[in-house]
Amino acid sequence: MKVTLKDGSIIELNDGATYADAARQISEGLYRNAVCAKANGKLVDLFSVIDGDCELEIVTLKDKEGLDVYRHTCSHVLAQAVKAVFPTVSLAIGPVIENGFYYDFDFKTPITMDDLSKIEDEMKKIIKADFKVERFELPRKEAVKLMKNYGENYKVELINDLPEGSVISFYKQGDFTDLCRGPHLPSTGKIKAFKLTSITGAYWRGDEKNKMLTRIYGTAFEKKAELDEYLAALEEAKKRDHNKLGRELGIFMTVDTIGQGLPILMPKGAKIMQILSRFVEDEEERRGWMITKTPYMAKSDLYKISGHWYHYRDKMFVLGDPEKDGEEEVLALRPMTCPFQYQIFKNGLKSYKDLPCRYSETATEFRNENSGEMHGLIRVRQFTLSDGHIVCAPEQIEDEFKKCLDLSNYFLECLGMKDDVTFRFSKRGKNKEKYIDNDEAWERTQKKMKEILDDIGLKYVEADDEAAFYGPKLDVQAKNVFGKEDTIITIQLDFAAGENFGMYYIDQNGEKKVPFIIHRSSIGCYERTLALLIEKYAGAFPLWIAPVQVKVLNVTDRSLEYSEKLVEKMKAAGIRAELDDRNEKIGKKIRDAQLEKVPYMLILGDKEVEEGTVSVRARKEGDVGSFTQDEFIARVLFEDRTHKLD
RNA sequence: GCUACUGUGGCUCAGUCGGUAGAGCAGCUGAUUCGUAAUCAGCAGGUCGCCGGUUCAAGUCCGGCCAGUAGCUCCA
Repeated sequence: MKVTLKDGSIIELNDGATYADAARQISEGLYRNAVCAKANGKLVDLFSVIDGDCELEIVTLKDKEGLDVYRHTCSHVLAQAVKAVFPTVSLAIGPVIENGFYYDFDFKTPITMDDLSKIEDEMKKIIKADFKVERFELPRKEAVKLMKNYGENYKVELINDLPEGSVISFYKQGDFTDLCRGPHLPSTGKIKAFKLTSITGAYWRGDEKNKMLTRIYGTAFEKKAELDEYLAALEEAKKRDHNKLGRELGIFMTVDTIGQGLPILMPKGAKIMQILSRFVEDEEERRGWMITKTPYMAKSDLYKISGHWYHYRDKMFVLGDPEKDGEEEVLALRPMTCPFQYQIFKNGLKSYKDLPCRYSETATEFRNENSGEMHGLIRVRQFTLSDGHIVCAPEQIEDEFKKCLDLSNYFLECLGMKDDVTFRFSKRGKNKEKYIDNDEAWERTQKKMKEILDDIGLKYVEADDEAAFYGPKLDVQAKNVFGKEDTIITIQLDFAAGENFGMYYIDQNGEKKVPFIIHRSSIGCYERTLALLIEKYAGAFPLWIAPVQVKVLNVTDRSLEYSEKLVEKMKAAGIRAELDDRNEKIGKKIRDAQLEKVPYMLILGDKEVEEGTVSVRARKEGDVGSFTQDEFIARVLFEDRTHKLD
């Protein structure tokens, strides 16, 4: 048969030849490094027999797919080892993930981190034994029977749920057999470097109504050195963790007696928040947004109109007895500002000439998250969102949506985060109970958003079951230092609010029309954005965001007065300057300012007093120089006002 | 909310087999006036997250709660 390679060349093979044979024929080196093969675009095992002419690519560990197969086999080795050490365990699933793999188990008794090393030892034995990996297929009935014999009830459930006509394949290595689509490495001995990293819980099939299983995470690399490098990088990432660094730098803190998800922003954190919110409010005003200040709470009546009372109540802080709703006043802290800002639109008759109405607020909001979901500044129960709503005519949706995106992109650029985000088009999912019931409106609005996104030429991924209950969203996603993704900014189309709230405007023909609503955040939730900034810059914020921009360090008391005057002068010019006048050696003062990650240090001694200059040390190594006072002030002000990034 | 782990001065950590706590840094006081990442000395500081139980005796063992971490579920 004829096998066409990627470069267009063709090789001839005899019937019964395997993909491994093909690899060997291409080159001995390729054969040695092969992990699996890709025939007509489909991944296959090296040891499979080629079943006819095909286009072939040999996959090695240099390919992402090859590494995935390698890790997937490692997850099977993990399962085999766990089965050997804990024979009563039941197996669930064991897929590959971004930086490794996991396997879910149902242990009869809980395991500990100590067990992990026992399992690792067993895995090493399996790798050393170099078991040959084999594949076989079974009809559904026999597949179920086989798994029942092994006592693998989760596997039985998986097989039963496979669609009609699916190929049901198994992989066997030594005495261990697992249901799997494959492909796999030809033998277990190919695995060179792996590590089990953590044990956590995870619901069977990701449903909280199901039993919680034990998930063991691990990772594997081609070489030990790569594994070590990866683990070292994880350690490095931990040092940037906002939850640790933010506390160390005096940006925020938490207190048991205040409660979970309720961080205190300390002077430095509050300062950054103020800098950002002033910047956002000013820029929004420039772009035609009207600032609002709406109440932090409202009667349940308001949330009933918006639908939040029915779709969101378990996440709301309710004041009063919901059982007596209707008899007594029941209030709830706002989880969002939408229904409040709508009232402003409804105040007074609106003409088409008034549209679009853009309302924005630096809005404190409250959402009662489940206890295990809180995390540092990323996920909290009280937060401040740059929350805005556009009330517009349907024909203005496209233009307004693009302006929202443009504004967010501008902010991301100023923060230096533009290249750190991805876009997600979040659509309705299958579980229709979670969403407003109106198929036609969903279809129409999702189509509209897709058209807009495609028209802009935005790169995005589509995600089902991620929409708001009232409409589709464009989510701006960012990853934290551990690779966990969160939404930082969102722009949402809402087809329901206009009608639900009885909003209307008078069009050109004098007729009442229902407006369309766009919900959006411009810079996101300040707490979360701040968390990501801390991690991005490891606490060394760009000058325009830095809570302290310049730290003045006097060498001795002889330069104290000169230092004090300079600090006053800088403050008057709008620079955030501080004086360290402690009776400490200059080296100590520099060290402390350096650890505080202040952008500029001014070292002022006899020489500077005499010359009327400043000796500048930047937190970045080697950036030292001497300037006149005015030169330095001008330089800082320029950097500050142009939002220059480091 | 679920699973697992963690909780000792402001911070980082030690504390053996249950016998009522230690270090460094930070703080305070004094000395030192010093030129680009830690001056020296002295002092003070802890109901061992909280509540309860077992025990002659609990930081240590058990239970409950609170808070933190990883992940799941949920989400800006």
